[in-house]
Amino acid sequence: MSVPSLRARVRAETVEEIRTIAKRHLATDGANLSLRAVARDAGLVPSALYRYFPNRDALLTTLITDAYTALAASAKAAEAAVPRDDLPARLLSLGHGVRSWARAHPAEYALIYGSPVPSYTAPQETLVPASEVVMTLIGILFDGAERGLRPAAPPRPLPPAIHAELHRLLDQSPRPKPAGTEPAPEMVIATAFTLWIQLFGLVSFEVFGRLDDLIEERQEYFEHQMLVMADFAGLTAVAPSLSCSRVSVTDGGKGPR
Amino acid sequence: MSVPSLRARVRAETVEEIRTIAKRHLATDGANLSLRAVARDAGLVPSALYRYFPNRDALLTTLITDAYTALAASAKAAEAAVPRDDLPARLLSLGHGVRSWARAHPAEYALIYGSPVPSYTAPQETLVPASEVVMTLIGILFDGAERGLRPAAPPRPLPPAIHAELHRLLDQSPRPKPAGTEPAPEMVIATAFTLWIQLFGLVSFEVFGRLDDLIEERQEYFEHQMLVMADFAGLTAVAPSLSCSRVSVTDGGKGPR
DNA sequence: ATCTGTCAAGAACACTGTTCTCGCTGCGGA
DNA sequence: TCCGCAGCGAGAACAGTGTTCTTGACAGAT
Repeated sequence: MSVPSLRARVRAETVEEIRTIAKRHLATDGANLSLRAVARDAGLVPSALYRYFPNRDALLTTLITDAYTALAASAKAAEAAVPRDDLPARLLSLGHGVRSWARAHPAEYALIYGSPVPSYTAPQETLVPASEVVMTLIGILFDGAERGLRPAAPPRPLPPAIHAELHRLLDQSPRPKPAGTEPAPEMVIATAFTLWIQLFGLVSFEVFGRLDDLIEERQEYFEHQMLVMADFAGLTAVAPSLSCSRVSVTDGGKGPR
Repeated sequence: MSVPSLRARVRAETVEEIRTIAKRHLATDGANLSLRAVARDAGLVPSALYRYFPNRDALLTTLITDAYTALAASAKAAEAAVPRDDLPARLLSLGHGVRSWARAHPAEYALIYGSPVPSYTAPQETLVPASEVVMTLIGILFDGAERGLRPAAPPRPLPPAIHAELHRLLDQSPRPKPAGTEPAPEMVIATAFTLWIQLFGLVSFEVFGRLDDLIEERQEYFEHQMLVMADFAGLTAVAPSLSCSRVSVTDGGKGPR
């Protein structure tokens, strides 16, 4: 039982080969994955695939979990390759990790961040890799809060219901440290969510073609947008002299114009 | 020629009926639209559909353009139903228009803001309705700029390449007024893009199930998030006494802790 | 050596998008 | 008014799809 019985080993190899072939088909042919086509490439007859996957959705599901873990790995590796005290660089690198993987594997990205597949079956084991990017984001923001960084604008207080929900999230996952109470941890998580939405919203816009004929300098725009969000989250150190340099023009009437 | 020749009229009626049936199927069965199924519901044989649409993609394309115009109509109607000098309310209402339509028509929303369909044919006439929401956003921000509203945080300057691209966009579409030069119009557009990404990123997250088990009070969270973005864009009037109330803690060392 | 469970193959079913051919029928021009 | 043509629906057919069932063949364990 300790040695996995040659038959089990060749079976595992076959499963792995089927998955790589399926990924190749996904990369070339787009979202419509044909069981018969991967069976052909695997040198099998279509019905033989059913020895390894109960149906097409099951094969797709393994591809989805693979995609989640690969995307999370790319993102986390990029974030870890940067000095930990350079918070904007960590955010930027995390974003680059997400974006470069998405651009390199658009079909797999569409599988996990596009329209959900009909008759979807979201297995429980996708939850952890799916949340790793936002967890890393939260970690960056907590590190910032720990060293006293604050958002430039006074943060809008959370509605009670949202506050309670984020608090519940904070409780049930022991991962992020409760940190000092200076910026409420719920507020940090809320800011992380904003960055999370912006990051995947922008990457999805680019990969799904919503930026066509609008913005061609994708790389430069992405970096700028990430830095804008770093500013928003208070990760960038601003000179104190700048922080009050603007004029407030909402003093009860029209502007100076 | 002025009277459209009974045959042409019944033909137009048939086309319309096919489209409504297709939309119903889209609403119930999800993304996989079966030509044969809509033919059955239309009381037709499958091949007869080809008198009206050259292929399945063409039918999908008309549904896509319909979805774009319907979404834009919902968004613009909601935005227009609010006093024009209440800028945060206009943003919030625009967002509600987008969100409520997306929740009411998730399959059609996925068609236009989800993963692009394979063998996509993005016809030219979708460009205008597709850009109407962001145009409305730009309009709101220009109105704010006109009455002197400024973002709370000092805006990050645009990279030259992005500045040039946004300037080109500004030139080729005579829609938004050039406005005063106080906040550079390119900067207003960049902020509008940020709000645009956040809006559709959040709605996509909700419709595509990315918020499941994370945030249940969707409505309240959406409104909060829209107001956060209104703050970000400087649409909300803050009391001058608050604008400098925070302390800058990036004075070369650790925070006060 | 025999039994048992796994594997691949093949046929079959229901379904899909698409094309072709065939009559029918309403319309426009002579 | 009549004719001919164009548009229309029906039906059959083709290639392709996911899925199920049955039939042999072979490896592993008893």
